[in-house]
Amino acid sequence: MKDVASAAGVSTMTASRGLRGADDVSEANIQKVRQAAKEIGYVGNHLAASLTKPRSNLIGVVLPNLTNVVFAHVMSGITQALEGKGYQPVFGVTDYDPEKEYEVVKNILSWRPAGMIVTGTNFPDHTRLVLKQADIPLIQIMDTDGEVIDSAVGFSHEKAGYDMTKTLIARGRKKFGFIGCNLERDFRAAKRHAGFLRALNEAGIPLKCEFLDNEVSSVSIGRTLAVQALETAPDLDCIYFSNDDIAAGALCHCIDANIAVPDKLALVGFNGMDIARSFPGKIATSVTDRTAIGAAAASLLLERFSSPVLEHEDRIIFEPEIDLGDLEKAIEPGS
Amino acid sequence: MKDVASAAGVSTMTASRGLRGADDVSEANIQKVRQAAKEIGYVGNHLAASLTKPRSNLIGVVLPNLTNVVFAHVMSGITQALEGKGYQPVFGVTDYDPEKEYEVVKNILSWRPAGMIVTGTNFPDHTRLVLKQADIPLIQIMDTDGEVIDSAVGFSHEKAGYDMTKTLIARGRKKFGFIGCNLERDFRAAKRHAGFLRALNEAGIPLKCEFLDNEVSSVSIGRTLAVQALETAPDLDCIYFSNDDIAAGALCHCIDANIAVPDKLALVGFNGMDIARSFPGKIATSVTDRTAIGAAAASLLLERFSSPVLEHEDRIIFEPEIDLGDLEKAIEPGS
DNA sequence: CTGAAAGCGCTAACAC
DNA sequence: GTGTTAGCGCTTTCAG
Repeated sequence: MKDVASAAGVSTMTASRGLRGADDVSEANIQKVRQAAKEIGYVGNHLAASLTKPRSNLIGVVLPNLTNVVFAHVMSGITQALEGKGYQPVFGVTDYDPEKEYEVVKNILSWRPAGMIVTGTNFPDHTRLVLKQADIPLIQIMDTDGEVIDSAVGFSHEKAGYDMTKTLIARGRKKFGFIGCNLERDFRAAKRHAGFLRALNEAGIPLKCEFLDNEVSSVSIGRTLAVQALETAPDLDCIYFSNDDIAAGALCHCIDANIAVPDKLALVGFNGMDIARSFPGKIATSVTDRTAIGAAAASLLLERFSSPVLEHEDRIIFEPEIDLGDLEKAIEPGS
Repeated sequence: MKDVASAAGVSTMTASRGLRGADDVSEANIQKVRQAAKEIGYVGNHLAASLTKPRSNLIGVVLPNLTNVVFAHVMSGITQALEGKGYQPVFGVTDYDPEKEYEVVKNILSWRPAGMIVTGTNFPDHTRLVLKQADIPLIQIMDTDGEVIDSAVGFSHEKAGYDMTKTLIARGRKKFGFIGCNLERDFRAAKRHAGFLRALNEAGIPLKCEFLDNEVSSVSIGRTLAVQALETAPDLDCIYFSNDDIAAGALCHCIDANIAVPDKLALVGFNGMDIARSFPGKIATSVTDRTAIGAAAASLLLERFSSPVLEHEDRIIFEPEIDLGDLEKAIEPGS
């Protein structure tokens, strides 16, 4: 910066002001300084610039995973909303591990981000504490079921599971199975599972069988578990999966095994992803708009930056939309 | 930090050393300092810490897009390799726009990252310049066709397109169409296209038709373009798509329109994504390991940090693997 | 409108 | 081992 200043024949202060386009510099100097900067290929130093301020213009983003497209979409929504606003996302992945999460949060916080976007509402106390103490706008995304620290953008997974199951019951499905992955660590999948069970319970319908795996979900695991489930309970007329990926795996099996989907067996996933919808109508699902959730979270942060509010406790809800696909017009099993 | 120091009854220097676990502090003080830090909930300041060093421990990542799963996978590979190494990725999205790319690169560079991972080899001069001047380890990923600034991890898209097309020709396909999205901005897709044309040309096979769209690829666009192509040239026996997504869209149409895939019409995508493979065998594709590419790029950076090399000019190649699917055993068209 | 001085929070270098 | 001093590169005062 000194170099820029001397190249432009002004003081470093004028150089600084000129580059930032402060409103108390002469137009002539702005031009001179910017010209000089361009010529010597000057690249600023956000580190030093941010050190003089209470917060940097980084935005922390903490996601459990990135192989799952859902979070890639969230991230995409975030970057879209941040586009051209001068904020840069710094981000960390937790792999659904609370300890990693804590480390990542602390690490990001030490960059003095202007705001944070974190996934979910289930945090260990120590994580919650550092998050609170950071005293910056904090958006929890994807889940609105638990305790909200500052603001949350997402929906209730319990309700999503419940609503879908009620709908399935109303369609005449009676013999339910559940197949899920990673429920121990993926709190949101577990909440959908809980909602599913509550709906069955209320309707007095017993759960026929349940197959769980602690791996992160994938198409192939879905297929494997579906094979097991159908061996155990060949008469199932509906399987609720913890997401679309594993439902798609099950569908592959059904296609090969010549099982009529959804007439004989309904497959129900979650998220409304391309992979489910690429078999048009075969998989029923709850369509979530995670790009919108990411974008809304980022926009909310930007809003907070420009006008800090004291009272809010927002929970912005993006209710998932139930898409039954062919199940809409499927015959009732047993009729 | 002063607070930690006074809480622990030592100087700030000892506190600093203790927290970092420098090797010239007494064990007693390390404990005291860390204890104090925990009690007052001290969170360090990477901004200030990095200011005293030539580089921060941020790693810049520049990707064109995140809605395309391919780059989500790359990102995932990067974070996996960086896991626990104390580096945090900062990242930017370019939307395939060279100007945005330039801005993002400059912006990230001003955080004084320890290293950079950027996508591709096609950069405007001014971008290339700032990248070079940053004088940090720089890994270009996904593409090894163009000019490599420091190191590249990926493969030749031109060759990938060429190889696949040669294989298709060897399988007896004769009436080729091409369907592509975003070729103007997606240089890698354009290179595959070029390889495709070169193979046809060498074999003396004319291109029957070509449908391009300037949107970013999606399943639905693939379907639309496929409908158009098949109206124009109903006798096509092979369509090469710029990626799997649009090939999947075409497959949806073929299923509805009862077109035998791949016997009558081969659909050929690129990347080997779940969406293509969820129709087992239907879509031929070149399987790329983008997670491995991301991980290799990040590992290469880590290596460079620990042992700076002068001579390298590496191009680490992850050759895509051709997966013909059912085309492997399909009848030759016209036989 | 411009410049000089002070300091953001931390650490490298040098004393003690 | 530990503390003191100086300074990373920038910006926020405050004087001119």
